[in-house]
Amino acid sequence: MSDEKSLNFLEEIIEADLAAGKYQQIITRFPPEPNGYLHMGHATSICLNFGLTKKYGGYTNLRFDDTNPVTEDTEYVESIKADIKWLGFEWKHELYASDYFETLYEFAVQLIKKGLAYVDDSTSEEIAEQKGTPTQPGTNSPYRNRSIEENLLLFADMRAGKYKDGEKVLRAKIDMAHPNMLMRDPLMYRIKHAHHHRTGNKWCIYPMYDFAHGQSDSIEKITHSICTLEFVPHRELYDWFIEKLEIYPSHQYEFARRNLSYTVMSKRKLLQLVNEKYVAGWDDPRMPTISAMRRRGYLPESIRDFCDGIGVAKRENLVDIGLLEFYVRERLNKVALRRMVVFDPLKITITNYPDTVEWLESENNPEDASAGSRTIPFSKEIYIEKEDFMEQPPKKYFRLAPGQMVRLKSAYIIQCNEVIKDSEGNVVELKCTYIPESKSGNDTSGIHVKGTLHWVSIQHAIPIEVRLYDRLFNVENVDAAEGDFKDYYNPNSLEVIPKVFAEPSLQNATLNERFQFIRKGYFCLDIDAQNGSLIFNRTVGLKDTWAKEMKKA
RNA sequence: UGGGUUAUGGUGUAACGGUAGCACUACAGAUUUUGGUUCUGUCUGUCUAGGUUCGAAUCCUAGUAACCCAACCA
Repeated sequence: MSDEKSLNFLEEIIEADLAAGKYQQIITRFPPEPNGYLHMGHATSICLNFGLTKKYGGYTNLRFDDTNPVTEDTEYVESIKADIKWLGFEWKHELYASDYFETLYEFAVQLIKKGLAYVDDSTSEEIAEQKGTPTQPGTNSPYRNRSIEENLLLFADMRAGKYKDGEKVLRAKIDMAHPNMLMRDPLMYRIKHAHHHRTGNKWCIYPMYDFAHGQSDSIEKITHSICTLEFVPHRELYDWFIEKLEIYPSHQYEFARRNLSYTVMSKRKLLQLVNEKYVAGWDDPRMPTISAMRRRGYLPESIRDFCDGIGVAKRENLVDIGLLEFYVRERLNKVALRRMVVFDPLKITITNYPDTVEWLESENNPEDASAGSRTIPFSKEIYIEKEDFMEQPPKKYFRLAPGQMVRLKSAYIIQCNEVIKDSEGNVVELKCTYIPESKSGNDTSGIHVKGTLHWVSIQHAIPIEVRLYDRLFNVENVDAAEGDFKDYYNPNSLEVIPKVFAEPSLQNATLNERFQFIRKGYFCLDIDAQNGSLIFNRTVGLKDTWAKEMKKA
């Protein structure tokens, strides 16, 4: 029936273009500005741009939009490249808008010669004044009618460094009464005596976004230049420059950027969280950055699944972060090695078990037989979770209670015979007996129990640290919430448990491995784990229908 | 007192004049040595008002709402 997936609007445009023979191949670009780390919003753009050329044949360039030297840095260039590679994409050419500075300068000279650009001595305040407002037309600059010769001379002087920052700008000569504010004689060049991360001190004038982006697309013969909705008004100017310059006609298409619930996505806000120490850095596992998601243990496949799953459209949206977590679990479930770790220990003594150690076999992943198995030590004294015992259990409680039986995962069925308490009445230990015939794999006891618990042998357990993460903010739509977004920061977004008890095989965990701590969630080693210390991040929890049930009650 | 963009269940996204579908969520059940996974089923939707048509989410008219545009940022 539905063997064909429906197309999104960009795929429809591309298929129509291809069918019309408009292009031999599709060329897109991913154009980050190297002034911050990539986040989930960039990931959707990356998946879109690279995904489209992969599907329809062609290629995608990585082009750094480095036209503002004061905010940009090579540190960001490197992190951006690493993130794209990790996501699983390969760019055809690594390019920089700054590669085109000389060409762009020539383009500007051409426009001056056509009488379509002029040097303006107005201050930024005066220019703002001239702009008018969305509902009122602007007014012409007094410098608007300089001769071509004078403009040529002044522009050359700007380049030669004869003026200070802000003293002069080059503007396009379009229409100060245009209903589109962007068309009211937009700035093309400004003076910045600043060091550029690639061109050094060669230039003191830098092109504005609008005079760099479209022309860069054109130079690279980008067929489909995809950006977000806030650039829709820029398209008219994008086309104007291309038309007047008579260069290759790239076309711009816009889609709605994706917003995620319970987090923020703007670079400005993310930077604030870092600078004001709400998080430990750009790759703090709570951040929505790609580097943070990588550190937290997300698989790149999950992020790609997510981007495909949410699709692409032009309407405003707020995607439930739970959907991202679904894709994270879905992938992890298939590859994570199962391990047993007790977070909040309660001691059990198995009174009828001998003073020996038995090594029991347990599968690494029930979803994947090829993942093999490992052995776990079992002994007379073990830990289980405190929450897995209740003295007065509610209905449908399948765990341990006085007189009740449970299965210890991959081991035996035990029965609780005696509850030992301290002077304050807290349960401190359980005396249990085990059923020798109930051994995992050759159970001849004939006993059926509802509950299975994870456990560790006390004398073999190794201490590890776990870091549990929750949503960064307390409200769904952070951007729409009243007041300062930081007021909604979730102080419980990070919980560190310095010492929990793990089965010994975790001693050899490596950074590339993914684990499921049975009944606890998905975990991976954190990069902070060094010289023997074991620190694990909880990537995402497991679905917990029992906890939900208890919450309802 | 301008211009632009958008409106489909709780969320995201399809349906291109012909049965409003898919995924997540929620709920109910089956299976389960993870209250995980898997499987089955159920609930909830076309911004409003008119019109055209045998038939409208889709076409027309008029409204309404949300978002974007007045950085020498991108």
